[in-house]
Amino acid sequence: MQQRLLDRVTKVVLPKNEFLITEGRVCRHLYFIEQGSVRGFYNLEGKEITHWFGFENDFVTSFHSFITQEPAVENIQLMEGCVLWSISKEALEELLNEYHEAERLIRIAYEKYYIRLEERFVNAQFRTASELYENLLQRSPHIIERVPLGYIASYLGISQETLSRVRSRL
Amino acid sequence: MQQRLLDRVTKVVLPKNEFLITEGRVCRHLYFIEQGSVRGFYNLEGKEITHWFGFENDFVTSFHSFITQEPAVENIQLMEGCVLWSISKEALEELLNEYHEAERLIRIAYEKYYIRLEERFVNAQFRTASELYENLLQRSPHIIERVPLGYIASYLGISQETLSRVRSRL
DNA sequence: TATTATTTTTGACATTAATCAAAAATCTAT
DNA sequence: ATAGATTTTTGATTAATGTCAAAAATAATA
Repeated sequence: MQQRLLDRVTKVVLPKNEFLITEGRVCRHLYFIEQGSVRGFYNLEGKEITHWFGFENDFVTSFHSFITQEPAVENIQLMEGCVLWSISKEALEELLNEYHEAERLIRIAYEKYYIRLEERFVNAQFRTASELYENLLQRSPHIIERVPLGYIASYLGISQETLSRVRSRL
Repeated sequence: MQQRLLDRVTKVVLPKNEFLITEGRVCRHLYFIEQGSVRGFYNLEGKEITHWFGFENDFVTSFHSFITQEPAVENIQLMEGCVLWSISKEALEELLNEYHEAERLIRIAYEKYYIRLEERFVNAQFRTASELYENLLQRSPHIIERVPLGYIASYLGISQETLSRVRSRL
């Protein structure tokens, strides 16, 4: 399987600020981040809302678009220069058809991603701005170290000004 | 595979208000709802926060606990009398090992659940209470029809009083 | 290093929603 | 049908956060 995987995968090196996906286009690739970081964001009333980050060893794509093959509602942009591995939807599906083991790996990846998202959801509801920030500081210090404040604010679901004030009185 | 599945699955009929899972216990079963509805909730500062609902044809469990086999942080309670099909973690794993096809079905189920959750997350951030409610009215009218207001309020991440006011001025 | 652009902070104010308490409405069971 | 329990609504008040605008700090570029 290893060889078959390598045959189907492409290494991609891209500079900061490049886009992997832009809204309105159908997303045909899944990416694995070897090095660097990306953000997913969408537009809401003229503002960019960053709703997730991807770092080393994450699989990233617009999952909604990749799975349904409908146009993406989000954009994925590199926050740092990246080394990525890309696989097309078709190639991935061939792999899943051929190897039970591949299917299992992806199933387990989804499990992990599902409970990670669920956890994030639960920890976001009914929290004050400072709880959200302190929580992030504890659970994901790497985000605070590597990501501009403006992105973090919308990731937490609060305004940039509020985040700034929360930090100042910490 | 069909027969093997049926061998491993148990029909469970339970009355309203019964619990499928309570927090602190490890969740060893996955349930499929044939008839009825359930809610998942956790305790936050003495309050019950209902964070999801399950209806006919949904798979439900405390996914975090079921997947990791750590104690659950949530409770699952029947909102109506239910007809459920239950499968143990071990039985499911045997099935996944034996049949690529089973693995695939579960993988696809996770895909669906993942993007459903993601969508809910995105539609929750940066919305006013009335946007949240109108959104729910549009996307999931069955929830409003079958679920008490108090549960819906915490599902939307707002107080019951606010939800009541939103409804009155609609 | 000087200049410009970008990001972050601060201030004043408006708005939304939470909280607490009590009344009204609805549901349940005798 | 009636009494009791539960759920929902309403009112008054408070607290938290958003918004707009401008200043300060930081980073990027010539």
